[in-house]
Amino acid sequence: MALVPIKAGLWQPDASHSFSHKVGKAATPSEKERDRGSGHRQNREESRRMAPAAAKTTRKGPWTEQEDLQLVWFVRLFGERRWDFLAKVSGLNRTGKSCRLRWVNYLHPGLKHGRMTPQEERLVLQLHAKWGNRWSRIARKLPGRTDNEIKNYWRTLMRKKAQERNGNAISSSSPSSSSTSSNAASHGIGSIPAGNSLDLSEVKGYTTDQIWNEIAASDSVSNLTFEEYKGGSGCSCMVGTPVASPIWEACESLWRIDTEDMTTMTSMPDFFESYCSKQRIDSQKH
DNA sequence: AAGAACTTCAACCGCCAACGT
DNA sequence: GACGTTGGCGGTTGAAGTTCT
Repeated sequence: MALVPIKAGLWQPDASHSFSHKVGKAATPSEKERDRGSGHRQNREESRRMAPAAAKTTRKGPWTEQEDLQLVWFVRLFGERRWDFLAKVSGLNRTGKSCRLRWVNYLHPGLKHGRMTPQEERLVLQLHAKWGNRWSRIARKLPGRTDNEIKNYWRTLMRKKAQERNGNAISSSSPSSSSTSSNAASHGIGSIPAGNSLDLSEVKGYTTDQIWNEIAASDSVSNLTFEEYKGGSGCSCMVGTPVASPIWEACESLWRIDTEDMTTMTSMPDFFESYCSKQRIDSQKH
């Protein structure tokens, strides 16, 4: 579900129909893809492996609603495996890797979308102190959270801490050295060694067991059905209350269809096209 | 109001282990 | 055992949103 930032770090469900991207952007997916996907970063690994003709048609960059729908559909059909195969048969001009990533980090029905709860934040701190940058391992202990999300959270946290330290140092020394380049500030601390430099004082007072108990209260999410999850019943801790979104409804309807029914449905392209047309019309009405 | 600075996070890259042939 | 394929993982990037000046 797309979430709208209502203030820094706070998100609410998107009232528009944008699904896969940050909201309110003027650029269409194709424009963004042009700007980003096909530009600077070449997929060297792929280029190395793939025939030039095949490499040309591989899409990169942000996913469109239709691609998301297609992916959900085909994952429902074939399961969460054989990503390369799935990428091929789905007709998505994406790599299997890209499909998997999109599914795991965004489309999976068990995912929470929203800020980390204080309990989750504390658990991340504890587990990172224990395991270091083993993000996937940490993520397994936080139902509904992805390694990517935790990694991003951690980097943000580290950046804040670094800035606080710099701020303190600067305020006691030279105010003129306060400006850092955006990229340096944003990306320069990505490789902080595991367990180093983190002040764990804020975790003090909580044992792992206590944290686990707190988490357990909101832990049932991983056992929820898509219906329950989307309805928000298992995710009371979310900052943004889940609200029905057209595309989630479409995905959900896909989720409900029996495999047998799916195999009898013949015209997926028509389905996607009609869905997208409807969304275009609806969005024009608003 | 406008532009600069900063923040967030989706998506990509490169590496590597597991697995099949 | 060598090789190719697949998918998982951690690190990195940069577009777009937000806040500040």
